[in-house]
Amino acid sequence: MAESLQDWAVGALQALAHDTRLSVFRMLVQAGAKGLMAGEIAQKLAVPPSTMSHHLASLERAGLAASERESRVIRYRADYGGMRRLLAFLMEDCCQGDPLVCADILEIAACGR
Amino acid sequence: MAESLQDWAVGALQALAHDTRLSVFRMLVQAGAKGLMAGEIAQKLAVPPSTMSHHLASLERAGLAASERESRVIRYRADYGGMRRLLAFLMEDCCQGDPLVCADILEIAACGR
DNA sequence: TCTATATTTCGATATTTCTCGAATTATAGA
DNA sequence: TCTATAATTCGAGAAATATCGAAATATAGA
Repeated sequence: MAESLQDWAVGALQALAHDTRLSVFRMLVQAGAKGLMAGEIAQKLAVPPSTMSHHLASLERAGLAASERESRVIRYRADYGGMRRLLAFLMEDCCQGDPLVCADILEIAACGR
Repeated sequence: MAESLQDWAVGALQALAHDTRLSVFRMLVQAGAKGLMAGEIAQKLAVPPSTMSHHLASLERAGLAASERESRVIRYRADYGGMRRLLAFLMEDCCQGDPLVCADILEIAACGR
């Protein structure tokens, strides 16, 4: 317990700050609700299963992904709540509300459209 | 050269994935256009000058901060362009545009208001 | 129960990052 | 030019992370 939001955010950023994990996270974000199976992810990125397992566990511990067993397969999904918390934390009190400085950051939130 | 956007994003996330640097970045984001002086930052966070200098250099190399000398002082500012690029990269093709899944991420982009 | 498949956990090495005092560089003022 | 101040770069030991094969666990089907 006793973990501040800042501590959590550092953990989340640490999880994303790795080539393989960032690719995995983006794959999951783009996959949406149906997610992806662990083996599928490992194969697509050509990473050994045990290595990928560590990376997936990192993302899950960080609150950026969630897993669910489906018989022999484990399905991973992006945790959009965690993603939202992280982005919100980074943008908190952004540049004192000066639209000249950071207003265009709004546009990126069009969420893929 | 030959650095992909993904490689850049990993570097930016790495820069943010540290307690001190994340605090610095948020201070800069909140400070807006007037920025903060290197010494001021080091003092506020109670970190030795040489250590802080490394952290500031990391943020600058990552494209998340910019520095400018003003006589004997060096002023650091958040690089909102880098911030925007990073957030955009994370949200690209977010959950295939399904508003049920990630629409509320829009709200956080109110940029502190 | 026996076998095959999917995934994770263990363990040990290799690599990278963090930290901060000491030395260095840059600027301003007397 | 001499001194004081602000900040950076150097250097090296300490600490944290990454990697992946081997072993272990969980599930399904024969």
